[in-house]
Amino acid sequence: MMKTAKRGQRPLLTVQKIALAAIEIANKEGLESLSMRKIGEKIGVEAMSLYHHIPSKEKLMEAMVIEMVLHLPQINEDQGWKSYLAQIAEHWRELARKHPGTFPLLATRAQTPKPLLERYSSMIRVMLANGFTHERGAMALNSFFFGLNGYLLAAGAPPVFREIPEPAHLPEINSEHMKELSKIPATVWNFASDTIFHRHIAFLLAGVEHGN
Amino acid sequence: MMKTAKRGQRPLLTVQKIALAAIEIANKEGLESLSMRKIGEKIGVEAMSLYHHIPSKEKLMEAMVIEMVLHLPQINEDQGWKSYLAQIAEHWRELARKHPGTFPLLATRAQTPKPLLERYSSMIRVMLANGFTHERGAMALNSFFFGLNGYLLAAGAPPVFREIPEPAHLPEINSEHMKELSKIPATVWNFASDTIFHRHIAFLLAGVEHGN
DNA sequence: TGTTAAACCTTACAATGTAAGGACATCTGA
DNA sequence: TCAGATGTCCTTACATTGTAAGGTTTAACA
Repeated sequence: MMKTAKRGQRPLLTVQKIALAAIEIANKEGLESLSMRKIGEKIGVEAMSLYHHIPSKEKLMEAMVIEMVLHLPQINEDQGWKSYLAQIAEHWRELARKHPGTFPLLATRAQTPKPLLERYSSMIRVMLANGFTHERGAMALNSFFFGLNGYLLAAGAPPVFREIPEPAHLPEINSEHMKELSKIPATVWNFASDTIFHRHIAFLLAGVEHGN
Repeated sequence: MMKTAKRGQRPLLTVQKIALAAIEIANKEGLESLSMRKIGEKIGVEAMSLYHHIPSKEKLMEAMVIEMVLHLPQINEDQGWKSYLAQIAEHWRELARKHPGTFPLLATRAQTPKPLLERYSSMIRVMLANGFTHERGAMALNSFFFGLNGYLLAAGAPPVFREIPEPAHLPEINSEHMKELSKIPATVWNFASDTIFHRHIAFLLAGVEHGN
């Protein structure tokens, strides 16, 4: 009548192992083609066996998010907030690139996964050390991450948006109005480019600096 | 040898009608439970009939995005860029709230749907009229929308994931590190609140103003 | 030793996107 | 007027999905 350790055959599966396999599949083939059977196959187990370690695919996705976030590099807090946040942005971007299939799970969930809370507290500490109030520092960080995620979600979107479904009533694009648009340098539209990313970060940092 | 109008029985279906039904379902029941059969049922037609007007569910989703974006209110361009962008943010937020299921489709696709291009050109015009260069204006707008989308995607996340992060429970995670976190006012975590949204917009606008 | 429970498997089902082909109404051209 | 062409919707079918229900094997504890 006690919560003993293990019985039965030695476990092949752990939540972590499942999550890692799932992450690998999602990143390689896309989140939408991630299936329990594929995960099982990758581990060498039947799909239903996974359900002894996770309650549902939904919950597994939360585990994937946590797993993914677990190895973010630590950042030295003894520096100005600007370079600190810039480093965070780089790491966050690398995370998104390393996990194209899984990152959206992280960026579109309102709940911050637990391992991130520690990081968040580190960020707060840096903001405080640099003269921000709690209130303003927290808001600024929120803003910063929203901006980061908004960019990374768009930049990582699957490149398949072609021209087929035009509703008949869609007005012809007004050539007059489009003149302005056409002057924008092509590079501005290349979301994946380094320059665009860093310009974006620069705007976000300016917001953190001057916003309130 | 001409592209005649209609033959066969008079069409009950149009791409628009399908898209509108799909949007309604996605907003009411969630995007993940949107199915071709449900759409058909809502219109009074078999699922396969939809495929005479739309090549795939993927493409239908693009049509949904376009339909959704078609009725964004126009904004008076003769005003300062700040109030102009603030209005845009309000409208964008209303769009996200009106279409909780469909908005993510819009915000996570890299390509701007055509009807939005006109709006974008209007924004550029306002930026130019307010002394921004093309280059900086375009970058600032990008940044602004990324920030907007990042927020709205998180704020609109399905409520299943929002139930857990209660600030009251945060400190018990890691007592030492969490001390800073626990001082953050509870309101900061309520993404859906008006204040948080407007503070976020304020940061974004500050970025637009001072960024480069 | 026998009991029990953990770990994995088998089978099954309803729901999904959509391929293939069919029925039928209307228009076109004779 | 009427035959064929064509557009619109339907029927059937299939592979794939998440997971419910229950079965089998194994090892630890009594």
